Amino acid sequence: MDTIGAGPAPAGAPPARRDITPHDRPPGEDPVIRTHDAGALRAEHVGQTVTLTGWVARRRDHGGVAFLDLREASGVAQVVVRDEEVAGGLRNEYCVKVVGTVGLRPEGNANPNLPSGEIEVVAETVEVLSASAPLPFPIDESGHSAGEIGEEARLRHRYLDLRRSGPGDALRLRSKVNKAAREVLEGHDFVEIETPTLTRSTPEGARDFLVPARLRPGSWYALPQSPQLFKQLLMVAGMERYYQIARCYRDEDFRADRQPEFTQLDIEMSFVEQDDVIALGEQIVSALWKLIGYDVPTPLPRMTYAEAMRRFGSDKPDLRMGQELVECTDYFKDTTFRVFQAEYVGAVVMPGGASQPRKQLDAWQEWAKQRGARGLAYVLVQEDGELTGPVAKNLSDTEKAGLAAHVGAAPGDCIFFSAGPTKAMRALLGAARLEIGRRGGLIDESAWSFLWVVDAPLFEPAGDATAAGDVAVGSGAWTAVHHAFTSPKDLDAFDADPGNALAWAYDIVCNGNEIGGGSIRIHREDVQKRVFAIMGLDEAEAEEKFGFLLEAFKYGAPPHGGIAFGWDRIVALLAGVDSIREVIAFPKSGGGVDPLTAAPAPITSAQRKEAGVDAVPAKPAAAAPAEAPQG
RNA sequence: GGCCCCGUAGCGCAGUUGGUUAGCGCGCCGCCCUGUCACGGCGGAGGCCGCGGGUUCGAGUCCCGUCGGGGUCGCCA
Repeated sequence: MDTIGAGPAPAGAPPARRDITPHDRPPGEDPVIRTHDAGALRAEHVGQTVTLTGWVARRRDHGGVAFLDLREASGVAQVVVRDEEVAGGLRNEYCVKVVGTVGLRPEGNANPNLPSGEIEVVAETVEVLSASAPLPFPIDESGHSAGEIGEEARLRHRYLDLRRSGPGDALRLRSKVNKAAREVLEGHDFVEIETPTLTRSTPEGARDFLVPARLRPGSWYALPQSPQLFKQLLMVAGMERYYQIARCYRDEDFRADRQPEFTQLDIEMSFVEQDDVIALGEQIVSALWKLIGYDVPTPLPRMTYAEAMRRFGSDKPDLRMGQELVECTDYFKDTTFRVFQAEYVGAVVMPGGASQPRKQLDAWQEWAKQRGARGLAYVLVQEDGELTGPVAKNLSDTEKAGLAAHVGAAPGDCIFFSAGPTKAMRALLGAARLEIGRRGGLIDESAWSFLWVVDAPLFEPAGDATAAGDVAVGSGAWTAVHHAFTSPKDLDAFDADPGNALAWAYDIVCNGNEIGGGSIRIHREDVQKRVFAIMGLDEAEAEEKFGFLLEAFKYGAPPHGGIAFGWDRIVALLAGVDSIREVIAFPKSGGGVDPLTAAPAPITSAQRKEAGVDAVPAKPAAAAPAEAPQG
């Protein structure tokens, strides 16, 4: 296929979309809505009479001649309207149908910035299919109308926001991401299965969304926090390989990264070990990043949870930057400085940080306090090698002598220290490391860094919030890090030392984001019981909460494991956007409100009565154990 | 729930130490314009400065409260 002239790159022509119109329709008889995609028109179409439909993206009216940028999903084409009256009646975002002839643009008038820029469509008729009211915000992104539009306005008129190429393309990419994942999974004989969204509340994990059951007043459904239990049942059912692009619901407070309803690519497999799940995960991730032209180097590196915490103070380290945490506990083991007489002393270096003004150093203290720390000790390494700052005075000469070398600081750097309980201090330094990276531009934004974090602990002390360190271990003092069905690595001895037991659990991390995680599950009843015992769940409680699953496991449950990918975050990463709201068609804003529909909304008293919201459940006859409020 | 930031025209923003009639760009409306693609020219409309209270001779500006949005910590198996 040859092109005329040395026009725009031939790659600019998108493949023609499949025609939806049945081809057995008598030609020329029926009103054809459109014959061509506007964005696909090229020099090869010159001379053809075409019928286009789309939106008026922009109108340049010169009086006797007017130019319309006609936009639809395939792109933009310029339409020339010579009838002044027709052109004058058009406004931005009118939905129009244009019948006209494709012509080569006059010499010197081609637009190299437009894939269809060599041609234009000279209109014979322009029919307004639907007029548009004045717009609440500019849809056209080019030119001086451009500028960030407030998210509130965008979401309130999301249907207009999505007409813009950026937001619209994010959803189109999401569709491709879905397809790519399905292709990988279908290639391995996975079965796509839908699981219920009206299900039972399991008082574990996040807060449930609840739905009143009209037919059983006083009883409520819960929306699933994930299809976790169902996918394990499907393994018992012998489906062997399950997947679902599953909507999940958690009634938690908002975060930039969080929506009350969100999507996971949920996967579960029978007769597999950790390496099998990881291999599949890598295939999926490779297929996804291929969509944006990046070849993920597999196999991906793996790091143990312990190493990640030690070197990066995070279970999802961002490897696009250095500035690893440096352990200083031993270095200061004989120190007289009381602050550093702690279970853990660690440091992180801020390159060039010694020249920060006092005000900025104070700001770091505030930053640390906001994270629940007492502060963030610092030592400045002056250009002449002298150590200054309030902490330096408290250090002995020997301590000062080797300090810069020990932490890898150069003259001009700032060394931040934290001392105290290991876990909390590492977390603080890990956060400081990322903050240093952000402020100092140390993160290579063009890089993709993937890794698996493996060997996660099976349990963590319950109530392990701020007062980390030494926790009195008693019955019920432990809670599952991943979830209660995660298999211990050491099936024999895990309950001897719960705090150090490792799990067959794995997280995949991309650029400091946990984009997926999973585990090998327990399939043996006795192991499950021992895990529950450590969590302080007695048989009756376990029965109450997960009885149906435990029952299922009595019938030859296969060894199985799986993974769930955070689909919204993955698409956001691929799309290069900061917020997952950008890759959700109709996202909620803060407080769980949908700015478009204004949901949630009050209900009528009739609805209220019918739904049985206020029904008082009958007292259970048997003396049931006090139900956990909810977790 | 704690803390931080932001609410001024449809959109994006400016508005001095509190001081006449609150501005700018885009958009919108009208007129003009035959080769533009950020078209151009002339003219015009459009504001409860989020809301309530307070301080003051005087508040967009200062104080308190409140609502909405964003971020962050807690929380999120």
